Amino acid sequence: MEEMVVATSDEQPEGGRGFRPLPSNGICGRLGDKWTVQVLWHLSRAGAERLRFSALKKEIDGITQRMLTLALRNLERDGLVARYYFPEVPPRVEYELTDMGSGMLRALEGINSWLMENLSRIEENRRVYDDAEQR
Amino acid sequence: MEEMVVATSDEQPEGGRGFRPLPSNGICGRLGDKWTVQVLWHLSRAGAERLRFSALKKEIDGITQRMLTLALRNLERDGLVARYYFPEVPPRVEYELTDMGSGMLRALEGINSWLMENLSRIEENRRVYDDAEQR
DNA sequence: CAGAATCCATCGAGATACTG
DNA sequence: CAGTATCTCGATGGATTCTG
Repeated sequence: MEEMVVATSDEQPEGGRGFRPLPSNGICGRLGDKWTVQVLWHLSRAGAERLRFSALKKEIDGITQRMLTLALRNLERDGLVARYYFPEVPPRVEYELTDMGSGMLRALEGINSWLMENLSRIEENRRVYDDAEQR
Repeated sequence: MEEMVVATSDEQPEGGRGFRPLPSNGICGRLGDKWTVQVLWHLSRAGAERLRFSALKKEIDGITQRMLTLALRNLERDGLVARYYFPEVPPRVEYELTDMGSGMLRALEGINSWLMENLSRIEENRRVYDDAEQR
Protein backbone atom coordinates (compact mmCIF):
# COMPACT_ATOMS: atom_id res chain seq x y z
CA MET A 1 0.00 0.00 0.00
CA GLU A 2 1.07 3.54 -0.67
CA GLU A 3 2.26 5.11 2.52
CA MET A 4 -0.75 6.80 4.01
CA VAL A 5 -0.34 10.09 5.73
CA VAL A 6 -3.02 10.76 8.27
CA ALA A 7 -4.22 14.28 8.52
CA THR A 8 -4.17 16.33 11.66
CA SER A 9 -5.92 19.44 12.73
CA ASP A 10 -3.51 20.56 15.44
CA GLU A 11 -1.10 23.37 15.11
CA GLN A 12 2.39 22.10 15.73
CA PRO A 13 5.90 22.96 14.60
CA GLU A 14 6.46 21.62 11.11
CA GLY A 15 8.32 18.33 11.23
CA GLY A 16 10.47 18.87 8.18
CA ARG A 17 9.23 16.89 5.20
CA GLY A 18 5.79 18.07 4.22
CA PHE A 19 2.80 17.14 6.34
CA ARG A 20 3.16 15.75 9.78
CA PRO A 21 1.61 12.31 9.81
CA LEU A 22 -0.90 11.35 12.45
CA PRO A 23 -4.14 12.80 13.69
CA SER A 24 -4.54 14.25 17.11
CA ASN A 25 -8.14 13.38 17.69
CA GLY A 26 -9.46 10.47 15.71
CA ILE A 27 -9.99 11.37 12.09
CA CYS A 28 -10.38 15.05 12.65
CA GLY A 29 -11.72 16.97 15.60
CA ARG A 30 -15.44 17.24 15.10
CA LEU A 31 -15.81 14.24 12.85
CA GLY A 32 -15.67 11.94 15.81
CA ASP A 33 -18.36 13.54 17.90
CA LYS A 34 -21.84 12.27 18.33
CA TRP A 35 -23.89 14.45 16.02
CA THR A 36 -21.79 16.19 13.37
CA VAL A 37 -21.96 13.54 10.69
CA GLN A 38 -25.66 13.04 11.25
CA VAL A 39 -26.30 16.73 10.72
CA LEU A 40 -24.26 16.71 7.52
CA TRP A 41 -26.05 13.65 6.29
CA HIS A 42 -29.53 15.05 6.88
CA LEU A 43 -28.62 18.27 5.13
CA SER A 44 -27.28 16.38 2.14
CA ARG A 45 -30.38 14.24 2.09
CA ALA A 46 -32.44 17.39 1.61
CA GLY A 47 -30.54 18.05 -1.59
CA ALA A 48 -30.78 21.61 -2.81
CA GLU A 49 -33.50 22.39 -0.30
CA ARG A 50 -32.45 24.27 2.79
CA LEU A 51 -33.55 22.97 6.16
CA ARG A 52 -34.79 24.95 9.10
CA PHE A 53 -33.49 24.44 12.59
CA SER A 54 -36.71 22.85 13.76
CA ALA A 55 -36.84 20.54 10.75
CA LEU A 56 -33.37 19.27 11.50
CA LYS A 57 -34.24 18.81 15.13
CA LYS A 58 -37.29 16.82 14.18
CA GLU A 59 -35.41 14.58 11.78
CA ILE A 60 -32.38 13.80 13.89
CA ASP A 61 -33.56 11.35 16.44
CA GLY A 62 -32.67 12.18 20.00
CA ILE A 63 -30.70 15.37 19.46
CA THR A 64 -31.31 18.23 21.86
CA GLN A 65 -31.56 21.87 20.93
CA ARG A 66 -28.26 22.55 22.56
CA MET A 67 -26.41 19.79 20.73
CA LEU A 68 -27.89 20.74 17.38
CA THR A 69 -26.95 24.34 17.91
CA LEU A 70 -23.39 23.42 18.82
CA ALA A 71 -23.01 21.05 15.89
CA LEU A 72 -24.33 23.62 13.44
CA ARG A 73 -22.10 26.35 14.86
CA ASN A 74 -19.01 24.22 14.47
CA LEU A 75 -19.95 23.20 10.96
CA GLU A 76 -20.63 26.79 10.02
CA ARG A 77 -17.32 27.82 11.54
CA ASP A 78 -15.49 25.26 9.43
CA GLY A 79 -17.29 26.36 6.29
CA LEU A 80 -19.09 23.06 5.82
CA VAL A 81 -22.56 24.46 6.39
CA ALA A 82 -24.07 27.80 5.41
CA ARG A 83 -26.48 29.58 7.71
CA TYR A 84 -29.18 31.94 6.47
CA TYR A 85 -30.83 34.09 9.07
CA PHE A 86 -34.10 35.89 8.40
CA PRO A 87 -34.89 38.53 11.02
CA GLU A 88 -38.63 38.00 10.96
CA VAL A 89 -41.05 37.39 13.81
CA PRO A 90 -40.84 34.60 14.63
CA PRO A 91 -37.30 34.26 13.38
CA ARG A 92 -36.44 31.80 10.65
CA VAL A 93 -33.04 30.21 10.10
CA GLU A 94 -32.16 27.90 7.26
CA TYR A 95 -29.15 25.71 6.77
CA GLU A 96 -27.59 24.05 3.78
CA LEU A 97 -24.44 22.19 2.91
CA THR A 98 -21.68 24.16 1.27
CA ASP A 99 -19.74 22.64 -1.61
CA MET A 100 -17.03 21.87 0.87
CA GLY A 101 -19.52 20.15 3.13
CA SER A 102 -20.87 17.88 0.43
CA GLY A 103 -17.32 17.19 -0.66
CA MET A 104 -16.48 15.98 2.79
CA LEU A 105 -19.55 13.83 2.89
CA ARG A 106 -18.52 12.24 -0.40
CA ALA A 107 -15.08 11.62 1.04
CA LEU A 108 -16.73 9.70 3.85
CA GLU A 109 -18.34 7.22 1.52
CA GLY A 110 -15.36 4.89 1.55
CA ILE A 111 -15.29 4.33 5.27
CA ASN A 112 -19.05 4.35 5.42
CA SER A 113 -19.54 1.54 2.94
CA TRP A 114 -16.74 -0.43 4.55
CA LEU A 115 -18.54 -0.13 7.86
CA MET A 116 -21.84 -1.20 6.31
CA GLU A 117 -20.17 -4.32 4.99
CA ASN A 118 -18.21 -5.17 8.08
CA LEU A 119 -20.30 -4.11 11.05
CA SER A 120 -21.93 -7.48 11.51
CA ARG A 121 -18.56 -9.16 11.53
CA ILE A 122 -17.23 -6.67 14.04
CA GLU A 123 -20.20 -7.26 16.27
CA GLU A 124 -19.69 -11.00 16.01
CA ASN A 125 -16.02 -10.59 16.91
CA ARG A 126 -17.03 -8.61 19.95
CA ARG A 127 -19.43 -11.27 21.11
CA VAL A 128 -16.80 -13.96 20.78
CA TYR A 129 -14.20 -11.86 22.56
CA ASP A 130 -16.52 -10.95 25.41
CA ASP A 131 -17.66 -14.52 25.92
CA ALA A 132 -14.08 -15.73 26.07
CA GLU A 133 -12.99 -13.18 28.68
CA GLN A 134 -15.59 -13.39 31.42
CA ARG A 135 -15.40 -16.95 32.78
CA MET B 1 -25.50 11.77 -5.31
CA GLU B 2 -26.60 8.25 -4.56
CA GLU B 3 -28.45 8.21 -1.27
CA MET B 4 -25.81 7.55 1.31
CA VAL B 5 -26.64 5.37 4.24
CA VAL B 6 -24.51 6.03 7.23
CA ALA B 7 -23.53 3.04 9.26
CA THR B 8 -24.27 2.63 12.91
CA SER B 9 -22.97 0.36 15.58
CA ASP B 10 -25.86 0.55 17.99
CA GLU B 11 -28.43 -2.08 18.50
CA GLN B 12 -31.88 -0.66 17.87
CA PRO B 13 -35.19 -1.97 16.60
CA GLU B 14 -35.02 -2.43 12.85
CA GLY B 15 -36.63 0.45 11.05
CA GLY B 16 -38.15 -1.51 8.21
CA ARG B 17 -36.23 -1.13 4.95
CA GLY B 18 -32.79 -2.64 5.35
CA PHE B 19 -30.18 -0.72 7.32
CA ARG B 20 -31.10 2.03 9.65
CA PRO B 21 -29.45 5.17 8.41
CA LEU B 22 -27.44 7.32 10.77
CA PRO B 23 -24.53 6.68 13.08
CA SER B 24 -24.85 6.91 16.80
CA ASN B 25 -21.39 8.10 17.61
CA GLY B 26 -19.58 9.87 14.81
CA ILE B 27 -18.44 7.51 12.12
CA CYS B 28 -18.37 4.45 14.29
CA GLY B 29 -17.69 4.12 17.99
CA ARG B 30 -13.96 3.82 18.37
CA LEU B 31 -13.02 5.51 15.12
CA GLY B 32 -13.61 8.88 16.63
CA ASP B 33 -11.47 8.51 19.70
CA LYS B 34 -8.07 9.97 20.15
CA TRP B 35 -5.72 7.07 19.56
CA THR B 36 -7.35 4.25 17.63
CA VAL B 37 -6.53 5.43 14.13
CA GLN B 38 -2.99 6.29 15.12
CA VAL B 39 -2.43 2.79 16.43
CA LEU B 40 -3.81 1.30 13.23
CA TRP B 41 -1.66 3.55 11.14
CA HIS B 42 1.54 2.73 12.96
CA LEU B 43 0.86 -0.95 12.67
CA SER B 44 0.20 -0.67 8.96
CA ARG B 45 3.35 1.35 8.56
CA ALA B 46 5.32 -1.56 9.95
CA GLY B 47 4.06 -3.69 7.08
CA ALA B 48 4.38 -7.41 7.63
CA GLU B 49 6.50 -6.85 10.72
CA ARG B 50 4.78 -7.18 14.05
CA LEU B 51 5.26 -4.48 16.63
CA ARG B 52 5.82 -4.88 20.33
CA PHE B 53 3.87 -2.91 22.88
CA SER B 54 6.91 -0.85 23.81
CA ALA B 55 7.72 -0.11 20.18
CA LEU B 56 4.22 1.21 19.61
CA LYS B 57 4.41 3.28 22.73
CA LYS B 58 7.69 4.77 21.60
CA GLU B 59 6.38 5.60 18.14
CA ILE B 60 3.06 7.10 19.06
CA ASP B 61 3.83 10.50 20.40
CA GLY B 62 2.23 11.31 23.72
CA ILE B 63 0.26 8.14 24.28
CA THR B 64 0.24 6.70 27.77
CA GLN B 65 0.51 3.02 28.64
CA ARG B 66 -3.07 2.97 29.72
CA MET B 67 -4.43 4.55 26.56
CA LEU B 68 -2.34 2.28 24.35
CA THR B 69 -3.54 -0.75 26.25
CA LEU B 70 -7.16 0.30 25.93
CA ALA B 71 -6.87 1.12 22.24
CA LEU B 72 -5.22 -2.22 21.49
CA ARG B 73 -7.80 -4.13 23.50
CA ASN B 74 -10.66 -2.56 21.65
CA LEU B 75 -9.01 -3.16 18.30
CA GLU B 76 -8.32 -6.75 19.22
CA ARG B 77 -11.89 -7.16 20.35
CA ASP B 78 -13.16 -5.88 17.01
CA GLY B 79 -10.85 -8.19 15.11
CA LEU B 80 -8.85 -5.36 13.58
CA VAL B 81 -5.61 -6.19 15.36
CA ALA B 82 -4.11 -9.54 16.28
CA ARG B 83 -2.28 -10.00 19.56
CA TYR B 84 0.52 -12.53 20.06
CA TYR B 85 1.50 -13.21 23.61
CA PHE B 86 4.75 -14.97 24.48
CA PRO B 87 4.88 -16.06 28.11
CA GLU B 88 8.59 -15.45 28.56
CA VAL B 89 10.45 -13.52 31.23
CA PRO B 90 10.23 -10.67 30.64
CA PRO B 91 6.98 -11.08 28.71
CA ARG B 92 6.79 -10.20 25.06
CA VAL B 93 3.65 -9.20 23.20
CA GLU B 94 3.46 -8.46 19.52
CA TYR B 95 0.70 -6.84 17.52
CA GLU B 96 -0.16 -6.78 13.86
CA LEU B 97 -3.01 -5.65 11.67
CA THR B 98 -5.48 -8.26 10.58
CA ASP B 99 -6.74 -8.26 7.01
CA MET B 100 -9.85 -6.60 8.31
CA GLY B 101 -7.77 -3.95 10.01
CA SER B 102 -5.82 -3.06 6.91
CA GLY B 103 -9.06 -3.07 4.97
CA MET B 104 -10.49 -0.52 7.29
CA LEU B 105 -7.40 1.62 7.00
CA ARG B 106 -7.69 1.53 3.22
CA ALA B 107 -11.31 2.56 3.55
CA LEU B 108 -10.15 5.60 5.50
CA GLU B 109 -8.01 6.90 2.65
CA GLY B 110 -10.84 8.85 1.10
CA ILE B 111 -11.61 10.99 4.09
CA ASN B 112 -7.95 11.20 4.97
CA SER B 113 -6.85 12.63 1.65
CA TRP B 114 -9.82 14.98 1.66
CA LEU B 115 -8.70 16.27 5.04
CA MET B 116 -5.13 16.69 3.84
CA GLU B 117 -6.39 18.80 0.99
CA ASN B 118 -8.86 20.86 2.93
CA LEU B 119 -7.44 21.33 6.40
CA SER B 120 -5.77 24.61 5.64
CA ARG B 121 -8.99 25.98 4.23
CA ILE B 122 -10.91 24.83 7.29
CA GLU B 123 -8.40 26.50 9.54
CA GLU B 124 -8.68 29.66 7.56
CA ASN B 125 -12.47 29.55 7.79
CA ARG B 126 -12.17 29.19 11.54
CA ARG B 127 -9.90 32.19 11.83
CA VAL B 128 -12.29 34.32 9.82
CA TYR B 129 -15.28 33.13 11.81
CA ASP B 130 -13.60 33.69 15.17
CA ASP B 131 -12.42 37.16 14.24
CA ALA B 132 -15.92 38.17 13.16
CA GLU B 133 -17.60 36.98 16.36
CA GLN B 134 -15.57 38.45 19.20
CA ARG B 135 -15.95 42.15 19.01
C1' DC C 1 -38.82 29.85 16.30
C1' DA C 2 -34.26 29.51 17.32
C1' DG C 3 -31.60 30.03 20.18
C1' DA C 4 -28.67 31.38 24.92
C1' DA C 5 -27.62 30.36 29.72
C1' DT C 6 -27.24 27.24 33.57
C1' DC C 7 -26.72 23.26 36.09
C1' DC C 8 -25.38 18.64 36.44
C1' DA C 9 -24.11 13.58 35.48
C1' DT C 10 -21.04 10.99 32.99
C1' DC C 11 -17.01 9.67 30.63
C1' DG C 12 -12.59 10.06 28.37
C1' DA C 13 -8.10 10.46 29.34
C1' DG C 14 -3.79 11.88 31.85
C1' DA C 15 -0.70 11.01 35.84
C1' DT C 16 1.01 7.98 39.00
C1' DA C 17 2.01 3.81 41.43
C1' DC C 18 2.17 -1.08 41.58
C1' DT C 19 2.92 -6.19 39.62
C1' DG C 20 3.50 -11.07 37.29
C1' DC D 1 8.23 -5.79 29.53
C1' DA D 2 3.61 -5.28 29.44
C1' DG D 3 0.49 -4.51 31.60
C1' DT D 4 -3.35 -3.23 36.19
C1' DA D 5 -5.26 -0.31 39.52
C1' DT D 6 -6.53 4.23 41.29
C1' DC D 7 -7.24 8.96 41.35
C1' DT D 8 -8.28 13.09 39.35
C1' DC D 9 -9.66 16.66 36.18
C1' DG D 10 -11.72 18.58 32.18
C1' DA D 11 -14.62 17.95 28.36
C1' DT D 12 -18.95 16.13 26.52
C1' DG D 13 -23.55 15.85 26.50
C1' DG D 14 -28.27 15.91 28.63
C1' DA D 15 -32.19 18.42 30.99
C1' DT D 16 -34.21 22.55 32.04
C1' DT D 17 -35.26 27.38 31.99
C1' DC D 18 -35.34 31.84 29.89
C1' DT D 19 -35.56 35.30 25.77
C1' DG D 20 -35.38 38.44 21.35
